Amino acid sequence: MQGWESIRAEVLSRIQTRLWPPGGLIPSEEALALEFGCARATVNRALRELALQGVLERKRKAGTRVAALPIRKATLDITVIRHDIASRGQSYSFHVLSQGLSHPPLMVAARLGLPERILMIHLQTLHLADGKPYLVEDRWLNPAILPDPSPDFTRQSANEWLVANVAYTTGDIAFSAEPANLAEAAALNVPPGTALFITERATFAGDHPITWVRLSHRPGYRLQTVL
Amino acid sequence: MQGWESIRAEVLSRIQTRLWPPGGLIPSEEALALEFGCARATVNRALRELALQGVLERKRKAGTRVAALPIRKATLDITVIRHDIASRGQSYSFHVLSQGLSHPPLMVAARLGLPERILMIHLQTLHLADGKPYLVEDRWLNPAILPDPSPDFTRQSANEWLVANVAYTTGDIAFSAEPANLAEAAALNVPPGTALFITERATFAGDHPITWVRLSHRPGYRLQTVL
DNA sequence: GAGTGGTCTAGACCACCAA
DNA sequence: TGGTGGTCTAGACCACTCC
Repeated sequence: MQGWESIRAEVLSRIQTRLWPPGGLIPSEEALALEFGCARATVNRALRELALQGVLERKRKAGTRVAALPIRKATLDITVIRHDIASRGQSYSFHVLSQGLSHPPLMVAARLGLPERILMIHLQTLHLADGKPYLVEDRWLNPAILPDPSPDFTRQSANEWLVANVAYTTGDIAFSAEPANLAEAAALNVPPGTALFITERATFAGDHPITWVRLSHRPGYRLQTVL
Repeated sequence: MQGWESIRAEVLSRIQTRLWPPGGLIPSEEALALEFGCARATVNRALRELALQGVLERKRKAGTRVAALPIRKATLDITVIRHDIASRGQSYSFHVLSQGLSHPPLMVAARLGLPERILMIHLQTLHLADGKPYLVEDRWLNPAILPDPSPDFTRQSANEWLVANVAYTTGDIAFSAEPANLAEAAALNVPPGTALFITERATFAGDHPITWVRLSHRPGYRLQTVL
């Protein structure tokens, strides 16, 4: 093995064997470049990667330390719902439950930084995998970002229209567990109060609020990833 | 603004304005380096970053394309429980509910790739924030990795002993929502069936199984991050 | 075969910040 | 104020893969 990956592996190995203990200072990039017989840029690439991963902590002048309490970073892939279902080999379909213009709940307006009294597009959509309920989408859209006339969300889901037509740059996402309310229970065909996995996301293009969405997943849903 | 970050910003801007549409090919690194008046390595750094983020798709010879269906990557920080609580300004404490040697459930053994009939250390711990139940930890430990005599997990939590003494390299993590079982309900002081946010994690050092743990969070827990 | 991204080099300048 | 990481350059070779 060669290249910066071999250096990353060697550094990780020295950390695991406690040759470089947690909290300890490791040699400078220059020293390591000399030891490994490579350019400093190559060492930099390896150490930068490990710092991103949370294994190392780097500061100018202070040097590079092994993280005392490593903060592992897990990465989750946020995909289009259709892809999520299709990649499991199931057929995808969706059904718009309701659609209209109304005032958003206080929480939604607050999350998007919009006045409470604004009128937003409210969409409730059921997504199905192999014809069975997969998740309920409760979405509030900022009408200011839509073209005139507004797209037909019964043909192309709002989810996909947005990724195709609004290249968003920022947002935040939250996961939680909540009991199914009456609407969710009816849509997913489960008893009210059933534990549901909830994804909530607010999306902005720059400072411009785009949409807020809440996804209520069917029971048994798992969000998985590797560390 | 200068440097590779300005190039990343410019590329992002061209994507958002549809100058470079989704699925479209963008100029080669060499061409962009010429246009921006910088070295190819600088362009490479910017494009590589965007590819990691899921905005671009890169292939040798084929060139660089704007991702047609962008797969956004959310990163979650996996911390030590004590830190999680302390960073919210609350005081941390924990209490071992039960401790012993027994045969793991089939699912735990399977996840770790261990035979079902092996004896593992089984620990149930309640973690508290400001003296109130915060989460229940249900952990199975591979005894093979423990020193003799075994550490006293009533003094230092298994969670922290592991990060301090076993530098693990791999693992997987899953999030779900489940109704509280009787033990969880009693520990967290909530009615059975309450929707709980569950984190399950399997940890390995190389191919060597270390531990499997299930964290049942108190109601209202949210896992949040920015995109 | 040829064009692209992936990586490496040797050198350089700079920003930061602990001593 | 000196040492460290952060970044950039100009050039080079290679691996991959589409044509």
